[in-house]
Amino acid sequence: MKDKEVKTRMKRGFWKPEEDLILKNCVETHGEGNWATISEKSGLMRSGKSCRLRWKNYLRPNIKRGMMSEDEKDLIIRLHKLLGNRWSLIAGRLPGRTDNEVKNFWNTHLNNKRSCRGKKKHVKSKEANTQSTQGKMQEYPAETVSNQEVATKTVLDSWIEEMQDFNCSLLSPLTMNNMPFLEDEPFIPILDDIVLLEAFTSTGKEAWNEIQPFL
DNA sequence: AACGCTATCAACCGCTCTCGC
DNA sequence: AGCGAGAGCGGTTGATAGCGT
Repeated sequence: MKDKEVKTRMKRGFWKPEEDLILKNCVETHGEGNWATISEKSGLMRSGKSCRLRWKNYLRPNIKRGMMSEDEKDLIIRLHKLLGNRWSLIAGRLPGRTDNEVKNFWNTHLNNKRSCRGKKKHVKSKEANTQSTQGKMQEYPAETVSNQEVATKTVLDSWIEEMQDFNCSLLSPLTMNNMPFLEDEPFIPILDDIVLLEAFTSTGKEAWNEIQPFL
């Protein structure tokens, strides 16, 4: 009950520049992470969650804003194929970009199901809207996921082979700890290897062509 | 000029995870 | 082991700018 009262007293909606300034000062004083304290001490009447979000997506130093470059776009597509909708992980690979930004970018520019709605201009029926919403809700039918796994295995195997040519040893994430791929974290630590491989070899592009028919 | 519709993105919500007790 | 609080994440919503008719 009290929680609800507190919640309703909290301020919501868009942040004003002066609020941003206060929040920035508070984070500098109390440190990033103590959102409950920051919420309380700032006097902003914003929830800790709201403060955290504003800081993370807008006020944090080194935030890059504006259009995504072709490289960033390409990387988002590749990482999304590997990781799915794990926006924070994808954003972690894009310096200065936030998970929210990557997510929004994907939903507006790269998610075909959604952008199809945009191309159908002046479709007045409500079905157009509900259809696109339903499509968005179910991004990965079970069938697609298994195809994706197969495709990813093919791609990764070729990367691993190539890595071995450089006298490097790299375990397949697909068999690590008998964990299924895309199911748990063991894959994540070797992501750097894959990104490096893409940077140094042409396999990334070739692999991308290979993976396309499965998706 | 007015209206309707779409695209965009900041912010919120609800759930899960983690950690301390 | 169980519980509660706080943090983090992904999905969704809502405001609004911009464009077409």
